[in-house]
Amino acid sequence: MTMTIDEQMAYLTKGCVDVVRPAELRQKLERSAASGRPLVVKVGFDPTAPDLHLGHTVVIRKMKHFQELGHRVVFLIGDFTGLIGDPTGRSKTRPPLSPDEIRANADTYRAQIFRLLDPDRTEVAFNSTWLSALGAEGLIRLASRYNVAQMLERRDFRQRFDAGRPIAVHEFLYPLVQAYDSVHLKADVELGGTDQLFNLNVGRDIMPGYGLEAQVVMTVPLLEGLDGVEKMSKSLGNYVGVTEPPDEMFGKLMSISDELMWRYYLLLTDMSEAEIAGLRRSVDEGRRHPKDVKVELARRIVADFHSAEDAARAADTFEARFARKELAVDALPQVVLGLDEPRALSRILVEAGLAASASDAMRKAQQGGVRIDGRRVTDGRERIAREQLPLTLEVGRRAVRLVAG
RNA sequence: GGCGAGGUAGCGAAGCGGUCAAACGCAGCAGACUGUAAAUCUGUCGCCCUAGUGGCUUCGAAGGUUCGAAUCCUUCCCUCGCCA
Repeated sequence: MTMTIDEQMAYLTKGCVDVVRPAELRQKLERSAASGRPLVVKVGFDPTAPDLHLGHTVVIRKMKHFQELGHRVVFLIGDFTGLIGDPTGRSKTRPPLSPDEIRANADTYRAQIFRLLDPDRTEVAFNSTWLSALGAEGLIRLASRYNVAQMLERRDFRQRFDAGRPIAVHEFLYPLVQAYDSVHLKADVELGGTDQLFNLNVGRDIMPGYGLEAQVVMTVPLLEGLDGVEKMSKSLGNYVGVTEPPDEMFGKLMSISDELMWRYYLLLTDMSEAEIAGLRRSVDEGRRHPKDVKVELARRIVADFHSAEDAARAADTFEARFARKELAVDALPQVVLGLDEPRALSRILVEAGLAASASDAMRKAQQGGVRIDGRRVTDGRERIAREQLPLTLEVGRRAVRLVAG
């Protein structure tokens, strides 16, 4: 990929919230272009939750952009802190992990990130490799490089300090340890979420003391979930997982609002801001239908995590299913019941995973949400006998199962 | 360590002896509308069934008072403010 430095700058900073500092980034890019030496781009990941969704891919995509321009990325797993957990025990999200768990999580990460990243330009590293070797002495030396006033620049430290609430000493150590990772890796650039700005800047601050050029810090925003309001998260159920099947991804993406679509274009595709602006104008001026533009978005994203063919197929299925209201019987998720005696529909709905409980099933039927072979059934007590199988069972707009004997 | 406030359904928040399976808001689910949009409107929103003025289990935990407790009493656990 050949781009001018200006184009590279625009591409790399697209969607970013902070870039500290653009001039330094430009300088690094120019020097790299001249010398042929790729930049080292570092991003830290939590060793715990390796179930990635589109929200995580914002920063991973940014890593990909650097790779496309020939640079090397370090996918850094913060296993050192993971081995310790949160010693105060206040945070349930930081349980100590065993080396085996960490290894398993790392494998899960690999399986997911290489859907986007180029394995040949990616180094998966573990910070315990060098941090464990640091020792008490090294740690104290490291700690001497920063002072309390600097630490209190971090907002949540400042607030807690002012309010007289406790700040454990090790909490000061974590940003430093993370900064030391940058020293060890000789990072040129570190990427992270906006919440990481302070920690990333600590790395910037201490690097010159080690005779290194300060890293450039770039942050990306938190991605809104499908509801367009809350941040995307698994627990809120407003997410799209990177390993979800094409049809499901496609369907979920089609349900977002038109407004949110532009945000997703910006953060979840490789399109430039100029291209996106052009697309938006064509919708605003009525030259293109927003639905078609949303289909294009969904196809792009599905293609990233699966393939272009999968994406095309998902789009076709979607059109058939919802625009033309057809059911592609052979492609439906299937449920097999051992159905000897006739059984109440409400129970079958639960067994097929289409209702949370029999009460829920009764309710859904009563409200007209249940269809058997396209026929609306409002009484959940209706019995289904073996002779009626196989049949299609639909609940609501999205959920369908092919029920077999 | 001292003083005070509080723990109610996924979340927020009413209720303070019976009419409470528990107001209301949000989220969720279903329906209408549509572009499977979004917004809006309607309904629903503990569990079980033979579906009924049906049964069962819920209001931090365990006991107790009472014909009857989310509501009163006792003990315990936890959270949050203020002071030292």
